[in-house]
Amino acid sequence: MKIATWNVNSVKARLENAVAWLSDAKPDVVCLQELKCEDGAFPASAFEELGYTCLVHGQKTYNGVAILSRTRPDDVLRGLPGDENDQQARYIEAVYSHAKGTVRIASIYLPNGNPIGSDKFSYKLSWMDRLIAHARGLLKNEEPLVLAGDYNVIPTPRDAKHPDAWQSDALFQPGPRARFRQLQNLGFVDAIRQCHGETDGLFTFWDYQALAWQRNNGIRIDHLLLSPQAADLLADAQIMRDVRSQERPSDHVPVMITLR
DNA sequence: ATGACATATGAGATATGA
Repeated sequence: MKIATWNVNSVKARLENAVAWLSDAKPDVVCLQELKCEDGAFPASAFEELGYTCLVHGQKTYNGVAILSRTRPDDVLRGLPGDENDQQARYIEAVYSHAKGTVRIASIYLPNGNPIGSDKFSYKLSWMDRLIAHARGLLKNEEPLVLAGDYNVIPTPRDAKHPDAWQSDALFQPGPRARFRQLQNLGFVDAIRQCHGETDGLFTFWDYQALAWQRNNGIRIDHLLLSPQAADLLADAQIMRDVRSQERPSDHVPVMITLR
């Protein structure tokens, strides 16, 4: 079973790219982020023609997450619990069947948090606290669980080409990095590190500006965190770098894992 | 130090992103 996550930076602007990549990579489940459209404007039919069912939690202009799947979702949850006043569409979760049982999968678009010290930064921290609390509850199910998405966190200096350049950025601050560690330390495995060790140069995002892609000036902020029961099934994890060379690409590329 | 690049909205310039 192949499970991918991809921040598409507008699903409508990226529709051709997405159809091309799905036709090539053929994942069973795909978590999308930054749809930048409401549910009614989501281009579901293009994905349905490829055999996918679409689960969408959209929002006008900003945010928006979805899960595309070959099988039907069950036990769907829209929105991250813990704050009924939170209107931002950044979380959707569902259960999917696979060859040897079921797997619960979440598509996550964690707040960016810039600039440091702003309301956006404190929102990022509180959102991460809510994610940790929700994940702690889910782990009690002792089931295969994959928390996949754009975390907007550079976990370690190894996860940036130029870590010094990110010292004053919300993506690399001690607070968000500590919370990302706390989440992992509940018992989650970082799929890319599990399969590739502490290798340098593993990036999932390259800015559109200043020839970042051509210079491989990237960061690793798109992650798949696996519960112990999901980690037991992990066979492979790959960053789909080539997607960054598409015409009119997203600034993020897909990350895809294979579960036995 | 600044802006560079891209997207949405909406019809020019601004907000957001990372």
